[in-house]
Amino acid sequence: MKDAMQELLITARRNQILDAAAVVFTQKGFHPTTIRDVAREAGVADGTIYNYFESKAALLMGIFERMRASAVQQAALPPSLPDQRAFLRLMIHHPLNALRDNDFALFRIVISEMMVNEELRTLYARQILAPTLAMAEEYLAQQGYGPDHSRLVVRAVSGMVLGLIVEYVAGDATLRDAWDTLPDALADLMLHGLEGLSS
Amino acid sequence: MKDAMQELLITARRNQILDAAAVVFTQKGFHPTTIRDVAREAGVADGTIYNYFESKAALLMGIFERMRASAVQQAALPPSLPDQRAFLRLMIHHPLNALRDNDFALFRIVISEMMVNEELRTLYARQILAPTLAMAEEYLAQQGYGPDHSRLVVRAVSGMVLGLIVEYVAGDATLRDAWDTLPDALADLMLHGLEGLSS
Amino acid sequence: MKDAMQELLITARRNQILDAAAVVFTQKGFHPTTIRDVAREAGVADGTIYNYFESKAALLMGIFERMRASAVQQAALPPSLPDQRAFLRLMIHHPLNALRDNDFALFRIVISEMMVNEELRTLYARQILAPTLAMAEEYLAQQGYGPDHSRLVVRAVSGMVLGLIVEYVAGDATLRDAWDTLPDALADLMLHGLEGLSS
Amino acid sequence: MKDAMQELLITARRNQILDAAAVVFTQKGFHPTTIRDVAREAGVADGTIYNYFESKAALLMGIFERMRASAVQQAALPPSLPDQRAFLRLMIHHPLNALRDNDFALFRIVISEMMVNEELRTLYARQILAPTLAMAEEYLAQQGYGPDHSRLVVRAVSGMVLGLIVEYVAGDATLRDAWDTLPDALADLMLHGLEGLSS
DNA sequence: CATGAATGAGGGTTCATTCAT
DNA sequence: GATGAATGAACCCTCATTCAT
Repeated sequence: MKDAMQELLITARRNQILDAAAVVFTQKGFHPTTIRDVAREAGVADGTIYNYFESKAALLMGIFERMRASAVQQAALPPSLPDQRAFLRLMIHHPLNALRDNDFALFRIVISEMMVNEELRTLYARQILAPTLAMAEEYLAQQGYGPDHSRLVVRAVSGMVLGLIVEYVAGDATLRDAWDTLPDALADLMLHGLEGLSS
Repeated sequence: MKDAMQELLITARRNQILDAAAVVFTQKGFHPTTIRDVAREAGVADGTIYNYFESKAALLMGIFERMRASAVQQAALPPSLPDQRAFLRLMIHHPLNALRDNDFALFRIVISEMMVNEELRTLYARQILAPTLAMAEEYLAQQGYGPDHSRLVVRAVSGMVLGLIVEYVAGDATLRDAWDTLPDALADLMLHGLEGLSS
Repeated sequence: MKDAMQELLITARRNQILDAAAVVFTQKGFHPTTIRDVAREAGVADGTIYNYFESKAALLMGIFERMRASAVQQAALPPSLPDQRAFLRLMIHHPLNALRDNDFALFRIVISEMMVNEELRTLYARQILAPTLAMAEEYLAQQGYGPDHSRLVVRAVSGMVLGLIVEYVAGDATLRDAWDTLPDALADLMLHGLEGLSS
Repeated sequence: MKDAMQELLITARRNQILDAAAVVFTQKGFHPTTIRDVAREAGVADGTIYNYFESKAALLMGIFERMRASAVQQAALPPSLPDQRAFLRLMIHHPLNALRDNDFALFRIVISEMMVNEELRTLYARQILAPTLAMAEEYLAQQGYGPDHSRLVVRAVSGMVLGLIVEYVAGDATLRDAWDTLPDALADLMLHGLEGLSS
């Protein structure tokens, strides 16, 4: 019971520090932020950070891990298989929706470092991308699509989502204005194709 | 005439430095690379770099600007309007093809910093993304699509391409294997939609 | 009686900690070793160390003190005065023999810090060097040597021993190979001089 | 010629920094001294130190190297072979004499770190100890002593000198008072042995 | 007395940038 | 314009020590 208490305290402190790191990383970016910035924001001493995290980079990993955990938690497919349109909507809507408000800026920081940080990149590829793609592929396979098509489609859709996020982050006004209607519109586009648009 | 000569020399030296920066940024990334690394690779003194560039960040801007210039140069639509499938292939094929081999790694560095660097991001949005999208929108408008649809489609396609690049960079094996056949397959997918796939 | 028990426990704990300190100091040296290293090796918490020792430096003093105590314990001259050769052998053999195996490395650490640490140095000079020299001087005086000669000889011999230890520690192969025969050979050398060697 | 100038400047600056390091190391010891201390004493910026030395430890190596160079310079044997007594006097007198005044304190620092620093120790063993011993051994061999005896004697004498220095540094009053007469007295002692003393 | 999380001063080192030559 | 030594601010991280539990 003592141990359980300890565990809770440690987790709480870790989260306290990660919360602070998320705030200051969001404000200043990863590289410009100093450990002192994080410590001040968290209300702890500099050294305390290192009682909970190996390094500054580990803070980013920790943030990423929390994102991942919460994402995975929400990502489970509904038990009854949805129709293809609902499936597409889900696949598109979910990540777009997950990144609202403050999270966007933080995601930007994480993505940026991910492009450049081998460890973070591997984590993303293995922990998020691969499982998501696998799940989606399986669904499409059950819908009767061949493996090549399945693989292609899930990558096209997930890539599209990721790219739209980047473009949004880059400041595209159209995306910002239409963000809420995107999932439906994109699901239709992916389902029926360009030809399906009432021209 | 003296001035013209001067101009040439300056441009040559700038390119020499940018070439070196591209090499070492590609090898080590932007932040881990020092000005000394660039200077050594370029075969000049550290201080010389500052005769041609304001700062280390300006090197990245310079690299980006060269990418942009070469991209724009290749991006002009053929004079005769292609059919929609050819248009899609072009829109997809071009960026995927542009980023082969070494360029990939450099692009990764640039993207990464772009996410985090306001100036670079604005430059990208204004100089590359916006013109490209505008051109594509215009084409679709001429094909009879409404402005909302046009805007949506070009963003979907360009986002897809960007996202696929990121996923490729993240190490997706499927994408690596199918990279050459992607433009055609994706063009078909975007044209006919998921329904269009022989299920 | 309670107090006696307390006393024993305290002594035991002190020794437990000093043993651990000796081990890790031997492995890593004094400065590179952290209090945490000592605590882990001793199987106690960091803070516990400070219940028994003032500071990290006090650990070294404690180790030194134990060395001193055991050295003094063994150093008592035999009740019957030995002849001069036996005396020299004793004076040489004892310290050389005392520093075998693990003790060597620890001695190195202590010597090193002693050179630099005023308190430790004073302790060594007063507690070890002076008594040893005094005892040896007294013996020589009883053998009929004058005070000047006595002082000189004991310093020459003790210095020689110390210096040989340092050279041994520095890695001299000859000393390593001849270590066991050193006391006899050196005793003869000091007794008869260079001239005494069968040339 | 430009290069020669450069070389001189570099050497001068290195010496300037080493002089400063010697001063502050002598005052405060190696570990307690900060790079900033050295830089201030040398009248340069912190970073400048690292243009000339790899690390703080390299400063000590540099000091040691200068000591070595000057020691070697003075250590050459006279062309005509001295008699054995003169030889012993030389072997004893030289190192004792080399360490006068300020040098003593610095030597203490170097010795201390040498006990603990592998690289420094190796340097000492190879660059100073081994050559000195080899030279002395050779002399004794020429005097008709066998190799075993030669090896033993040179180690005994050199060890004695080193140990006396340590004891001097430790604050022995007798040694301090008799320092100037030591070489002669010790030479006699080593030549004739304890028996040779007029008892 | 034991614990070990918290502390925070401190230090070695880096590196973008400057400027005298 | 080219050089590269000098600069010094800044930063990540360590670790001896404290103290509330």
